[in-house]
Amino acid sequence: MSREPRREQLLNAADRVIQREGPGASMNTIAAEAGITKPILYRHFGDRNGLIRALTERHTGGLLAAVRAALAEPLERRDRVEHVLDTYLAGIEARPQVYRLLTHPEPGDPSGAGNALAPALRQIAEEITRAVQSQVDLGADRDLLAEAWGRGITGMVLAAGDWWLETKPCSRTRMVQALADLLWGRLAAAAALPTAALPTALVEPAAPAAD
Amino acid sequence: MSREPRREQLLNAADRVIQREGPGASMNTIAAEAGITKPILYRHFGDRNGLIRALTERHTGGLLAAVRAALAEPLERRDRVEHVLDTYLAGIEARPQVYRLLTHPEPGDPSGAGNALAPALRQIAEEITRAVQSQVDLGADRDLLAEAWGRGITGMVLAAGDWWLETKPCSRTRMVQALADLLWGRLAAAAALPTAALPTALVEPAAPAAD
DNA sequence: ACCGGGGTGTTACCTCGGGTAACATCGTCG
DNA sequence: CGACGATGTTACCCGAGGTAACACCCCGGT
Repeated sequence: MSREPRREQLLNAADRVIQREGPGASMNTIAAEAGITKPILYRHFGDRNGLIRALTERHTGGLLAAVRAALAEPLERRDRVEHVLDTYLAGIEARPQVYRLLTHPEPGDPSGAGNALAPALRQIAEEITRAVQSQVDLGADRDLLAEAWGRGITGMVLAAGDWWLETKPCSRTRMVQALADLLWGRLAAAAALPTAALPTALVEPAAPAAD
Repeated sequence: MSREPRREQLLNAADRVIQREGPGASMNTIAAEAGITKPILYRHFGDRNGLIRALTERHTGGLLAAVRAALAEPLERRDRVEHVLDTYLAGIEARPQVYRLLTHPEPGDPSGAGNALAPALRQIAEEITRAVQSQVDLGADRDLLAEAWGRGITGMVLAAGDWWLETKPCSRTRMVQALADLLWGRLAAAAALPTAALPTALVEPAAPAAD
């Protein structure tokens, strides 16, 4: 048998471990789960990042395809936005641990190129960029705007999704609404509250809890 | 002399090293830069996270205070949004390496609590949450919406700012405009492009480059 | 003058995780 | 049968976080 099947098995094992222990699971643990020892893992994947990447690509396939499909859905714009959001949230809800893997920037990147977005998410950002470029009339700045927005939107959904996953303060549908509203410019549409300026009380308290 | 001054010196050294080598600089290196050895660092900061945290809080002070002040500025809402964005971007532009430190989630967090937002950013998210809560009328869901938006906006600016810092595709002012536009709901306001549905060409290509 | 405590600093060590070298084994193909 | 390519192993290296034990130095109290 060529290496492919065994590789799959190893990925399955790694998958289980990471489901169970989260990212940061050691190579030893993964090897043990697969019933083998480290060097084999390294033979197949080169280094830890290789393993992670392979694992990531596997799951990314699903999520990325889903998001892509959602982006292509022939819906009204607002509906499409909601659809994409829901797709993403559903995806990360299904496998939280794996999701963390997808979203964590390469942990062993010492070069300081601390990309806020992991590769998987960068792909999603590209999709969004293209979608925005092709669907929204942004005038002269379209390229710049589309890319900035692609990144921004991805980061927004990442952060918000992360928070939602951890605290589950509401149903998924509700969360989708909240995010869609934000993207949809409800910030601008909302009526101003009575208070004209910000209560200075907000500026006073330095650092109360949080840590 | 009490420990405070030495502590400051150590932080300065750590600061220099991280400016130079990025986060991920080893404790040994930092100690060497300070002209001392590891155990002293540990005496002062407990563990690596302690050092990082102290360093973070130091710089966060500035950025956080600046953002807070910007949020409190008695400007028109749109202007305030731009002002806050500009403040943040200016802050990260000034010290990229340190900024990476601020934004990187705790590196040694194996618990899988993979917070997409580092503590420093979480504080900013809280500020934004409060600002939104107190300045925008969101109806019944205000608490939920405000918090979701606080996180989301922070993540958005983080990701977009990160991208901007790396590629510098435009001036800061322009970037501020782009982000403000996004937050401001230009997505909704923009006219639809002629093409009703998404060109299927976008759905076809599976995974061309990116890696 | 002496001593003790709290600061400074040191060398040397432990542990654990990523990564590798060298060696043994089994099955298949020519 | 031999060789190759896969499987697998044990045993090791290295670097990084973290700690223990020891040494110095100054200063204030008795």
